Amino acid sequence: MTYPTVPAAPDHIELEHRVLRLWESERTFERLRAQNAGGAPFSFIDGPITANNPMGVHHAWGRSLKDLIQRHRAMKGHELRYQNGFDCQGLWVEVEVEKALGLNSKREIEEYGLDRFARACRDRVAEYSAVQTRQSIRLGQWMDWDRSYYTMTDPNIAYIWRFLKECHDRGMLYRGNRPMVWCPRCGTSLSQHELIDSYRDRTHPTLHVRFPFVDDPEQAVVVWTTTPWTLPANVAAAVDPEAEYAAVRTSQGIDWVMATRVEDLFGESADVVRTAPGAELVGRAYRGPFDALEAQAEVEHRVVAWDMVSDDEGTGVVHIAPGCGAEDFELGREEGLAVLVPVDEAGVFTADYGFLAGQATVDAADGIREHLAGEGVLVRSGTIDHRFPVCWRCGTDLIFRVVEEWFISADPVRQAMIDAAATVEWIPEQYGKRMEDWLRNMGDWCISRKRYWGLPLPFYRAPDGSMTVIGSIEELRERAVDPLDGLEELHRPWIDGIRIHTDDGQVAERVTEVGDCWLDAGIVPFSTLGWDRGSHVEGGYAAGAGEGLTAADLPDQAYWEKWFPADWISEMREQIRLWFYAQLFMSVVLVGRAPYRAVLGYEKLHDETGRAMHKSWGNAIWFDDAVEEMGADVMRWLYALQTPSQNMNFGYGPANEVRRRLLTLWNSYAFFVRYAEIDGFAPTWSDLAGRPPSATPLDRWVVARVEEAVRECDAALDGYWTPTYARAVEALVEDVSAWYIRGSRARFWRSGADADKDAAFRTLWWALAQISRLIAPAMPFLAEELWQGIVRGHADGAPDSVHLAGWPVVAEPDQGALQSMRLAQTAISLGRAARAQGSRKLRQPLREAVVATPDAQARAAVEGLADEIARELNVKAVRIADAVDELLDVEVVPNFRALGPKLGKDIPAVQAALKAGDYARDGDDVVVLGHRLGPDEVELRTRPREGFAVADEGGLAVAVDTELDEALEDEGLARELIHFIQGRRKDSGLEVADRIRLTVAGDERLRRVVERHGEEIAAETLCTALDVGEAIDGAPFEADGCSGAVRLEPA
RNA sequence: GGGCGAUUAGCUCAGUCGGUUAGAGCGCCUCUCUGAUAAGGAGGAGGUCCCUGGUUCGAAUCCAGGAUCGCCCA
Repeated sequence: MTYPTVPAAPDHIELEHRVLRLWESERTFERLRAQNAGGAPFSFIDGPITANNPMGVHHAWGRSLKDLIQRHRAMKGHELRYQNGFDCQGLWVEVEVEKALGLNSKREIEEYGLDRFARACRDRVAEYSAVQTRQSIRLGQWMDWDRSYYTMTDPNIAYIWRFLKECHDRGMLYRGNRPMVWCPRCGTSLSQHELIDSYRDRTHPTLHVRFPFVDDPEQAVVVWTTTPWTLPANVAAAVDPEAEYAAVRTSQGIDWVMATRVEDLFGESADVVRTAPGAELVGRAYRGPFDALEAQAEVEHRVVAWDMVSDDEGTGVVHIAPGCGAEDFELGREEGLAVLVPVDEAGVFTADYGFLAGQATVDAADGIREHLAGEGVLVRSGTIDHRFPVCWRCGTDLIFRVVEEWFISADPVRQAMIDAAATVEWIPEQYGKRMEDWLRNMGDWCISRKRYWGLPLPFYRAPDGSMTVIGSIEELRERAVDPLDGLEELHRPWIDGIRIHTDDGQVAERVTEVGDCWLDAGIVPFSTLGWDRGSHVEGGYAAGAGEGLTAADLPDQAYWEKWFPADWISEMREQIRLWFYAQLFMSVVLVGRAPYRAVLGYEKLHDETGRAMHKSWGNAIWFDDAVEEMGADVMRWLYALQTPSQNMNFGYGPANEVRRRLLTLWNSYAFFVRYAEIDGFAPTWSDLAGRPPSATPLDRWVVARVEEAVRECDAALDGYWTPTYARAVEALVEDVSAWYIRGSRARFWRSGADADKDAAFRTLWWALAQISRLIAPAMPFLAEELWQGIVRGHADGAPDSVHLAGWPVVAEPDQGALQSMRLAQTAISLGRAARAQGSRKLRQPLREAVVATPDAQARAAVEGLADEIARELNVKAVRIADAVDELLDVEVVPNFRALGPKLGKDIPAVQAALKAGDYARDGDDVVVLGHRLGPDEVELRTRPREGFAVADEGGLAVAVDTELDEALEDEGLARELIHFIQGRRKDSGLEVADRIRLTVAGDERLRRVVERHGEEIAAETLCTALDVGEAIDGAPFEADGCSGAVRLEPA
């Protein structure tokens, strides 16, 4: 079988599409699963991706890591589940559907019809889950795409019901009146989760307002607010009782503010008429700015004490509206203040707010300012630029509103969750601390949303106020008062029509709220694995809204026991407070332990300059563009190289760098294929199970080097740390290319066949095949291309795909070979430096290089690789010498690592004595200041003497003899001529193996060189007839002061 | 205010258990090699390892305090 034609550089895009077709047609993934069935389970649980939009390159990061680890484990023979998940419910889906339908409020949704709206949401999930599936396949991710789970299905919902009932039974579920962060556009509260990254730069109106005292209206406290719309709900003004306040005379009267704020507010020349501690102001009644409103009718305003008043900004007197702010609400509870909630769900003032009724909070500022000015209490108005939270989905400024929501108490499970989290391996480690910090501080979980497309909370309230929580579909069926015929799925509006009867015979209706979508995702380790189910139902997951979308089974308890907890999960860091948290919460409640053993988190994806990606900034990169431009392998290699705990700078620039680095591997592959084809080399499959035959020290070295790298890679991936793996691969590829191939080229060129050539081929093939397996988890396409190119069909018995070939199993690497080569590499690089110092081009052969080291072991090691060193340095001979030589001075340096524990405080003195030469050598030992130091305890360093072309590093020094004689010069000229002819061959389009005829003309010296070195010239240039002629019309040749001409013809 | 990180070459980043001469890639300069060639190699310029103090024979690394940046909480 012939080898493929390998282009100069890979076309990643074309290659990847070709490999995708190959996998598809050969059902490679299905075969892998069959091959691993029954293997030790490796349980990965996929965090559901919101099936709402096409996936982005930040999703591709996580998916690449998931795929990388799963492929590695699969290569090691583990059985995996490969279940992908889609997050299907919640505000994010609703908002996109609203946009698509042109709806812009809850009222419009209700007018549109909840049934049609639910269908539209379901359709959007169907559409984008399909898009994301297609994209993920393109990325090379192997999952069981037909059996993805969908969080909107009835089974998922029913499992959450079960969880909620459990919480209710334990008394953890309650309905609370709480100030919530509220989005007036979406008409819903936001949980703490949803405030992540929600602060934006905003400009808002500010007002300074007087609150005149009832008993002395000339005097007033002055407050400052950045939310004018909350002033109509004002009930109190807070001061710090400990702080000093000052009364300042102004044109409007006498204004009380905190003393430290006077200068900022009234200038240096402020007329302070009096000062007093805040405590003196506490209790004074004042006239509110909106007393005339119906809503304010019953309110008595007064100054209250509060220790949270700051003097950073404002006036040191704080406007308090308990219905409009979290801290205000808390203070209001302590002080027994009235709670006024001035706006409705849509952020519009209610009827009892007079002229403001019907206005939205954002539009009310002007009217409020005018009203205050008219009342004579406006001190000044302005604007402020500050960070302000906005709705993370629609960008609307958020407000605080006191609303009723459903909560699960955190305290009953807090400690159990902390304990469970401590059993988990968090990667990077500090994410565990973050989780613990979050758990210690978490508030109760607000689980309700006043929306439509989401988990229907199974809470049924009877006329007497008692509550029944439904825990399963069966229970709903048993208790239903209304016929279930119309209940096509567990969603609004259909579920809203079903009333139930309670244990005591009342008829109860469902509350209208839906659930937090993190309930949907958090239940997954139970709902998808069949926890506490008696039987396995094929395709059972496809119920409700998921019908037609998935073929996932509904497994049973035995299955759950096999796969729970997950061995590993991975998502971006913010999921600590979201999915990692929700899962942990639900798992601790249901089974009392953590649902995962190891968690890999990763940071954020930015553009290549380090800025966050934003559609509106024009720096966002679309996955579909990126994958078809840089290629999936390049993208995946970027992700693999990235340190997860650092933000990633992603873009085409870094991608090009990586693509260029990957060329080294490609070139190595191309090199092998070129010569394997010429020689008809047939590899031996069984070589991969052990070691190939070796003929040279270099062969033994590269084998050891591959074995070493396989172990490094394996350990890194076992620990889920991909950058160590990726760097180890790059270093290996570099070594194979720069040292093994470059050093072995001549063995491949040579015509004929012998044991040495066979060893070279088999060794290089072995190395490349192992590398193909090593990169397979990260770059599945490139790995497959290599495998198809040089393994499959060439080695009898080889698997059809690299992904069916398993992870390399290698012997303990030969440390001696590795160590020797490291020394030789140092010697070679020193020799080159020495040549450069002596101004001798590498093409000019030189007589001798001297490698000197006082270390006997090192001398032996270098001796074994003397041929390699001679070849690399283009010298006739390598002489190994000890350092007691005219080349070098020797210095003895302590080996601190070894001597530190032994000598302790004596080290500086010993160091100084050694440096001063104040020591004696006794065999391999060094005696200094009464200490006898063995060879492992000191290092002998060398320094070149003046006047030699010498370079040194560590304990090695290399000198080259730069003297030339006629023979060496002629040989150099022959090399020049060969180089020139090779260039002509290439220019005239000859194939590597084509034979030629040569005629060379030139001066006397050139003719002499051709005669003396004709054989070598002919061999190197594949010349069948070399003639020396006179004055021919060939290509002019000039080198080293000689001139001539060369004519070249195909033979 | 509390918590978690980060700070290393012009840029992007590695740096294991504390070991005395801190590395890579990219970029720049000089040179070089070449039938793997849109590559490769050698050399150079470029570093107060954020600062201060401490522990230690020895600190980029450990400890304390501070600065700046990022994230999380209040």
